[in-house]
Order: sequence, then structure tokens, then C-alpha cells
Amino acid sequence: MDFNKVIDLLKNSGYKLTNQRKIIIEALYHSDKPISMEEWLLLTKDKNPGINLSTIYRNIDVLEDLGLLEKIRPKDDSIKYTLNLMENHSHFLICKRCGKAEAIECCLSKEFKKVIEDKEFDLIEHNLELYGYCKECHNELDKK
Amino acid sequence: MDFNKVIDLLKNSGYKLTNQRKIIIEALYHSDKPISMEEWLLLTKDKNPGINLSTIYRNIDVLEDLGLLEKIRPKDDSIKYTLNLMENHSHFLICKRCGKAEAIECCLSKEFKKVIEDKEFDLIEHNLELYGYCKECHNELDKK
DNA sequence: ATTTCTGCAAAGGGTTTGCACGTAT
DNA sequence: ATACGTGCAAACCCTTTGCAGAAAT
Repeated sequence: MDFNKVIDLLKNSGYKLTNQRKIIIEALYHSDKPISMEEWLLLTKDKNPGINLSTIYRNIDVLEDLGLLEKIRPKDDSIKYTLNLMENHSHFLICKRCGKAEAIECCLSKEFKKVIEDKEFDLIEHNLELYGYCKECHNELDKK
Repeated sequence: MDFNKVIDLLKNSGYKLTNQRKIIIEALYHSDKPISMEEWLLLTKDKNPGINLSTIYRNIDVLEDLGLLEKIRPKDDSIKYTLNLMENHSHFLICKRCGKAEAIECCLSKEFKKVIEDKEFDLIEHNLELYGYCKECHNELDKK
């Protein structure tokens, strides 16, 4: 989904397009990885120093309402945010060193689904986070 | 791992076995599902009404140090705790209605691993949470 | 004109911490 | 005897909220 589609969805849902809102969403949209609240604030203040933290928090609600926000909660108890624009459900390969996150398409295995089915469990949603080292960081670490 | 093994591990790691600590760990040990801090406190107060919240929080650190604690962070932003006693890496089928959690063994599919390998990503660990309705709750919901 | 949105500051709620006392070893 | 652990209360920090003014429709 391109940025204009996001804005259209926003407007069509009855939300107003303010300067702050645009900047807040843009920051997430252009980030290549999930970001923390602190990073999000810095990115927005870069474009409009007057933006208040609470405005971002309030826009989290908006993005959640639109179904566009993905909250990632790593094992380190931090919270990171990213836009969920993919039509297919996806997951992230998260680098433990540089923090870069790359989306990959979901594919729970057939055997996995079979195990769940056998337990007569009605699976609605799932959450998968994969941690390791990206190619670049792996190479860097090897050098040492 | 049975309860005495947990206690042995605790002692062998240099921690003292206090009445509170025993009760706190026992509560988790005997729960058949991951519990919230509130539930944990109630379970411990049941055995020793004087136990303080901060004591549980401090014992979380101990259990994490021992590698025995599993923190589950559902999409609803809550945090639940459970002991991780299985030797095999496992995941939970978590019921969205009754909260019951059942461990299942891990099996990332071969295709999944292939995708990751192709990206030359060095996978270290992963975290999978599966949400839905258990058989019983599914039946209950059908009745309505 | 009307409704929604924002900045500000204060309140809230879960978690952590300092300290003096208590307990396990 | 000593080091570790606990209860209590205060401190912390992130997030939420009430309000009055500002901006979008």
C-alpha cells in the first residue's frame, strides 16, 4: 500500500489529516525497521519540533483503529512499532545486533497445523518473532 | 523437571530458600497456565497474606537468572508468566477466552528455514505465540 | 460552524529501589 | 556471624487524560 492509500483510508474513516498526523505516519512509513517510541518522537520532531509525545500516543490509537499498526514486543521488554501494509500476514527477522527487521511471509508448516488441528484448537492468530544476526552483522562479528 | 529439582537449582546457584520464595515459585509451578502478576500475587497471598508485590518482582529476576521463567506478551499488552521446565523448546496454544495455555513442541517448517537461509540470516532464537479458542471454549461459544 | 485534534500539564498505573529489619545458611 | 531477602513507602517512568485553544472539514 503506498502512502496516499494510507492517507485515503485515514480520511475515509472520518479522521482529519493534520500536519502532525501526516508527519507521524510518514515517519513510520519511511522507516525500514520497527522503531521505538523514542525513535518515533525524534523522527517526528525532526520535521516539526513542536510535536508532543501525547499526540503520537493518540495517533497510535488511530493507526490501530485502521488496522495498520503492528506492535512488536521483543524479549527485552521494549516495544517497537511498524506499519502493517502487507496483504499477507508476515513476520520479522530481527537482527540482535543492528536492530534491522525484515519482513518475511508467513508459512506455518502443514505438520504444525496438523498438530494444532489434532488438539481441536481453533487458531485465530499468531505471533512469531525471529531473532538472530543479519548477513552484514554476521560478517562483522566473524571479523573479530 | 520436578519441584525439588527447581529448588536444588535455586540453592546451587547461591540463592536462599525463603518461605516467600518457595510459595512464589510453587504458585507458578502448580498453575496449569501462564498467569498475570495480579493472579500470581493472589495465589501467593493465599498461602502467606503478608507477601509483598515487590518480593514477587524481585523473584522474577531470580527465576530469569535461573533461566526458568517464560514471559508471554499477548497482543492485549498484558504480561503473563510461566515456568519453562521443558527440555524441548516449545510454544503455547493460548485460549483467548479461558486463558488456558497448552505447550506444543516446536516445528518451524523446512520451507520456512529455507526462506531464512536464503536471506543468509543467522537465526538464533524465536518466539511463537498462537492464539485461538480451545476445544471447550469453542463449544461454549457455539452454543450461543 | 462544527467537529476533531493538539499541546500542555497533571494524573495514573505498573515496576523498581533505598532502607532498616528479618531470616537462611 | 554474615550475607542475602523482605516489607514498606517513596521514587520512577511510560502512558493516559482533562482542558482550553487551534486546525481541518
